[in-house]
Amino acid sequence: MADVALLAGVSVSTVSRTLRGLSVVSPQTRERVERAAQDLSFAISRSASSLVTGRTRRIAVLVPPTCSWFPGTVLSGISAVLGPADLDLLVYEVASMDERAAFFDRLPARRNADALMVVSFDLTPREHDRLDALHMPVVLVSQHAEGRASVYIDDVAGARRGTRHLVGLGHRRIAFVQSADPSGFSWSSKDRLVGHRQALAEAGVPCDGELVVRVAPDDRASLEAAVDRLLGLAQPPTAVFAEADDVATRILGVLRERRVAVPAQLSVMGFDDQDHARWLDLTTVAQPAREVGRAAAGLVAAIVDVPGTDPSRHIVLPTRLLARGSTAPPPPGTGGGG
Amino acid sequence: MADVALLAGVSVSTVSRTLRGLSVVSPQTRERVERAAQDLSFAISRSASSLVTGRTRRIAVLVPPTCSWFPGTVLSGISAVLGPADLDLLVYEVASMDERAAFFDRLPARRNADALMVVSFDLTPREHDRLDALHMPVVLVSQHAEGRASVYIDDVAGARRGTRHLVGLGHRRIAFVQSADPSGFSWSSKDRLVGHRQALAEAGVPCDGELVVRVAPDDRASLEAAVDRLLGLAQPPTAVFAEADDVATRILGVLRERRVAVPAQLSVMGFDDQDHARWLDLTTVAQPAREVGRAAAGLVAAIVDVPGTDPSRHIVLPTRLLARGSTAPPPPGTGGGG
DNA sequence: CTGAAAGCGCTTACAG
DNA sequence: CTGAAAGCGCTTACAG
Repeated sequence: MADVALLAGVSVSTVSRTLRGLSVVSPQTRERVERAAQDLSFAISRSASSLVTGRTRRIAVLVPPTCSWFPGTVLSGISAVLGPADLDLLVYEVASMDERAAFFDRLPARRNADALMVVSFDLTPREHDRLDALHMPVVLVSQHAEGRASVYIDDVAGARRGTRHLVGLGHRRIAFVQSADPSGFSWSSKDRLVGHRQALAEAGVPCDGELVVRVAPDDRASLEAAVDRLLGLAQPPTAVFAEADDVATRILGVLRERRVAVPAQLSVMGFDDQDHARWLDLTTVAQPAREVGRAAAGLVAAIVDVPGTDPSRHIVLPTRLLARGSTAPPPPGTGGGG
Repeated sequence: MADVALLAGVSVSTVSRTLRGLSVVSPQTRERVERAAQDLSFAISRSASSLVTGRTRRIAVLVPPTCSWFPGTVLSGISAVLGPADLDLLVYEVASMDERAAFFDRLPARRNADALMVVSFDLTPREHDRLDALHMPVVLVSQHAEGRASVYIDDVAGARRGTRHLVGLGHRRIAFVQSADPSGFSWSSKDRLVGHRQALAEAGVPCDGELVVRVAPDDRASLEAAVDRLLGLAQPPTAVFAEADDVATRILGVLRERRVAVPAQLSVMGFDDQDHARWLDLTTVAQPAREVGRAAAGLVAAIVDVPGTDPSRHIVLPTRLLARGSTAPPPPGTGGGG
């Protein structure tokens, strides 16, 4: 900055004011300073400015591995909004309980970001306490808590809508497949079972415990066993609602091997609307993951830059049913009358 | 830090030395300082230390949208290595040519990171010049350039291996489906066609231009038209090699609709080994995306922290063929003799 | 509208 | 082994 000042023949104060766009600078001076900065391809040191302003213009994001659809998509949405707001994005990825504990123990984001976004996994009470100790604005994404800024979808309502679709097609025997994450993290998607049960109840369909199964992701054997168990029931399901599209797609894979026609013999639906759901013509409850990220980033930007923003605002984004080719009425004679 | 010094009854110099782990500090003093830091849950300001050391301990990563498999997975690998190396990860996502131009124009990473990683897309000569103007170590990921640190796979060899697999099964009419990215970005995956042609040549199979098609991702109609055109040829292909698994999966979707049995009537294979390839039992050429990210981050960490590291090292990671259920010998009577 | 000076919170020679 | 002091590159009152 001293170089720029020298070249432009002004003081560093003036360079600073010009580069921050303060209108107090005269047009001629501005012109000179801007040219000098350009010629030297000067880039400001945020470290130096942070030191005096106390703001880093950096947002920290705590996320599960971005190789998964939801975190990757949310991060993309966050990035799309933060960039134009001139806010940098600092990513802290945690894949295991140990890494998670290390993060909350050390809180590396502290003093190195102006706010923290926590994406996806449910926080423990102890983690909430640590967040309070951070003395930094926090925005929860895909989860929510009283008194904390939160951006999320209504998983219960979404799943209710999904099950209603199946019930509306005439299904009475509907399996629900949950996903058991070996990382030990808890996700809001667990609430989808609640919505499923509500829809069953409102339709007067009894909820059969045999029809609710839980599989480990990436464990092909466990999934095959679960599917075979369902198909082998005295009254097998005529539809399967999977907690997430990736589970649904894996079920589709197993059913193809078992030569079970979808949807002729069995309807399958998922939740999320991941890319492959569209490719495979899978009926699903779409959640706007990218929008969730964008809304959360917008909220963070407002909290950081707009005085008076409610720091504990909740934003709930809508889900929507995408009826595609993997669901149809149950085959005749399967006791649709339940 | 002054607070910690006060509480521990030492100077800030000593606090600084203790917290940085310099062995020069006496055990008793270290003990006292560490307790004080703990009690005040002190976190160092990297802005302040950067200012004097000139190092930020931050790595900037320029990536295409992380909602796609490859960038998301690479980023995850990078993150897994950077964290333990005590390096923060600054993400700059670019989705369009405009955003890309803006990044190279402003170079926001400048002075705010110790190195830059550029993931996935091929750089133009002008962009390379801008990178030189950055005066910062640069690591190329999934692409390579003379004189620049690069971590990538051999796309040509990988594709060669894929086509050899099909040829080995007896296929002579093999379609190749390329992906045309509307963003205008160029990716190393374009080289896969070269490998395909090499394998064809070495097997003495003529390369029929009709069998090479190009589809726009997310354009269902364009894909359907391409598949129908291939199926309608006088001598239709008995196998399809898609440039990437997502394309292969979409082809699988279209074929199911057209009631073409895979692999009985038509073999399909992809490239990448994305999650859904496994779920759908898709034969593919696997590339270790996560390892690519890890290796690149390891190289960056070494360049930044280990004096004498070759700043233009190239690391080539292996691909491997995963023969699964979507490929089989061609159906009898399809002119396998070619 | 512009400049001189202090100070943000660290690290690093330099003494001792 | 420890401390006092200078200085990193900015921003921000304070004068003028």
